[in-house]
Amino acid sequence: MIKRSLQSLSRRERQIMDIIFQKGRATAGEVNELLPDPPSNSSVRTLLRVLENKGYLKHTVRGQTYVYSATMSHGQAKQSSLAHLKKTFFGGSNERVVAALLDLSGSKLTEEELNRISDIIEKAKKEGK
Amino acid sequence: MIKRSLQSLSRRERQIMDIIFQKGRATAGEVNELLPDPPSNSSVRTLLRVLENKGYLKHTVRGQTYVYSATMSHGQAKQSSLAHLKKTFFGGSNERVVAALLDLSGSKLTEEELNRISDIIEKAKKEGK
DNA sequence: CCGTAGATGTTAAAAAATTAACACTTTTTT
DNA sequence: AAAAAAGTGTTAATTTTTTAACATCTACGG
Repeated sequence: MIKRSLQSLSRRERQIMDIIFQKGRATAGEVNELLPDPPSNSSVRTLLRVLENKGYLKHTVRGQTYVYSATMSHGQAKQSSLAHLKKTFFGGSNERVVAALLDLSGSKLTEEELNRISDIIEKAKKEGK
Repeated sequence: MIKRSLQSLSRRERQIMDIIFQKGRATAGEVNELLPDPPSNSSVRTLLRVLENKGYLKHTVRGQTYVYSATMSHGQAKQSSLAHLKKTFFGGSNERVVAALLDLSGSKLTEEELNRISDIIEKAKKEGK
């Protein structure tokens, strides 16, 4: 079956994909626990099967249970979601995303974490040369 | 009517809200042009009205035309979307988001832009003390 | 002052998504 | 070995979403 963009998923499908991306892999029961306004376990299984048919998920078997994971690589999913967010809310500006990140975390950001971020930037500067 | 989270929107509703956030405000015609697989203008207007009833949008009148904008502040929308992305794809790590940002832009990032980002970080460090 | 263009609101049909009942299979427990 | 528990697949009803036809209103040009 055909896989279009993550943007074309229905509400429940998207919520489920979010959970899968967050956890890496999950069973129907686990997905069910994390879904907002969770439906029945049966409903979740149906949705997982639909997503698998559409090509978004695959599963392996563990004991008697299906363990689902995304077919799209985590890296690819991250990139495309971040790109979409940047475009939608930040006018495509990297700086504004960084500013919002810091703002979001407030003072909870440790010195150490800030240093690690600086390091990433410095490294990029060097590589750019 | 009751407004729940942005996460609870249907596919079309979400696509429309994305456009509104991106542009700040938009008419039915403008939304229609930017929608993937655009439906009729009539359909878009129906959806805009639904979103307004649900409390996500409001409108002003310009001439004869309705201009829609979000009720949620842009700042709030940005923050909650970024928070969601960070949690879903980056395990809540700020560094990983920054790393992905740089990776996403590749070498297209100018030295100047990197400097501005550094400045933001430096400023945060000072404030943290 | 009439008709056209360009809006809006109302309404309902059609399509898609969501839910879960039910039947079946396998494993575990008693 | 029977029953219970814990899975799965199939199927269909219900609900929500999506679409757009149609009626109405207003501004504008001729």
